[in-house]
Amino acid sequence: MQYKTPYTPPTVTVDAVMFQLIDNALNVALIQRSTEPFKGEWALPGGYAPQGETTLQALERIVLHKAGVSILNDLSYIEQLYTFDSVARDPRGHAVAVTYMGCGQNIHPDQAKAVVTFFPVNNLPPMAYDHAEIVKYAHNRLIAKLTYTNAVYAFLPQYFTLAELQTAYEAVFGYELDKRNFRKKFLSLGLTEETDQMRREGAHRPARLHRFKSPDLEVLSRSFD
Amino acid sequence: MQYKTPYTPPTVTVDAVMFQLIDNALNVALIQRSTEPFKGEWALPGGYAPQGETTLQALERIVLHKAGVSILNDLSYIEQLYTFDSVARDPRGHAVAVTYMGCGQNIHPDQAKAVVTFFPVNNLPPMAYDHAEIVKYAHNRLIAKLTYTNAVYAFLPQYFTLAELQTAYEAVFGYELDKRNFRKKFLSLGLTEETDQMRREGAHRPARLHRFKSPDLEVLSRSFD
DNA sequence: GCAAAAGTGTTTGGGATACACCCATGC
DNA sequence: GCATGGGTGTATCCCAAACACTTTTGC
Repeated sequence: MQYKTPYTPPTVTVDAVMFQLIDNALNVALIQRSTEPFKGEWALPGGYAPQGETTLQALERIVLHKAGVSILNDLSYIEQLYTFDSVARDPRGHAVAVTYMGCGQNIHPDQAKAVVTFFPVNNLPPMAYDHAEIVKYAHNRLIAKLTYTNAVYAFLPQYFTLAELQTAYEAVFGYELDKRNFRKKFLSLGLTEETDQMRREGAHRPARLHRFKSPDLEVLSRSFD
Repeated sequence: MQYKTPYTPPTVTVDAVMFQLIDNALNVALIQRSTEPFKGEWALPGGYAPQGETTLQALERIVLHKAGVSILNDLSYIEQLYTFDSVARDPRGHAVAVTYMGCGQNIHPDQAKAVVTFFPVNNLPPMAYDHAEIVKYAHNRLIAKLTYTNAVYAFLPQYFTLAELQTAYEAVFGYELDKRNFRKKFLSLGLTEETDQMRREGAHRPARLHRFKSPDLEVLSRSFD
């Protein structure tokens, strides 16, 4: 194009915001940095995206290496979040961060590789870089996804109770829903079907298990809440 | 971090999808490429994003230089769209494109700088790179924005008729709306107010002019259509 | 008076909301 | 029998959708 002067691109980095429900609360995976800058602080898992790899490929490789998690296999849903590019966000120099957000229900970081911990989104530690902002942005995006798509499935095992389903929504939205209205509305969407299995646990009536009819992300006919 | 081998970032580029209504149709600005690759083909205005500038700053500079349009001043609304990063999208080598989408109502490209033309989204020419895909993605995002925010304001002058407003929605959505229901619903949102001015043109009843109460982007209390 | 766009109301159906009690089980 | 969470129905209100005629102007 028109730039005769040597063109120097910014560094390109990738970061993953991985959500999972733990004890009925929405949690996000953070890794404790072992090197400067921000040594010892908590950060999103991520790293440098080199030429020749898509950002998602780079992220898969990096997160697998640093945290022992495969974002492609261990997450049930993943999407590109946003590209953060302010010049001062990395003290080492201008770094453009292409970020991704995903959800899973059985993510087990490999603690041998690094200190990786899930923190409740309502009780996050101080974070390196602009990662607190990124997590907040991801949470807002997630709320939106759950309202107009069937993305909740990403938080649930194959068979689940309606109470678990409702709890997933409540954990993401941050407020409680009416049980009768929730069930009526959700069932009317026709995304799930009853199974003939029940879960019995504790001194109370067993709960019927449901499952999603389709494993694919769909836009809802009527948006949720 | 962990990469001892020399790290080579991909090229970072920026591209702008600029929408404007022309003759009641949604149009997008394309520039005819004057150099290889894709010489002579139509493409989104864009270029290289160097270290030390945000992608939006780079885009402002590049689009001003290549098309004579200031995305910051000539667009009423702009947002980051998506980052396209497939390895093969640019034949010269791996280029990660951070794209933006915006809307205006009085965009006048400087034809002295390049051949810049607005094309109706329903009648686009063959396009360079993956730019057809990007325009389609932007159009979908725009439809979503108009359904849950007051972003239509970006297509309209300060004073406008309800017929113009409805036409803007129809041009973006691609289908027609019922006039009575449209007015009832839109007015009930309380975003606009009547003025005491009328527009008279042609052999028919003059139309009352309205204006938006606030120039800011807002999420609607009830989403639109 | 006629062509052309502006403007205006009512009916109906469905979904959202609010709300309280019985059911099945383990101990 | 009691504590615990699972499961269910109804009344009201508001909004979405469907639908056709009158008004104001220029010529």
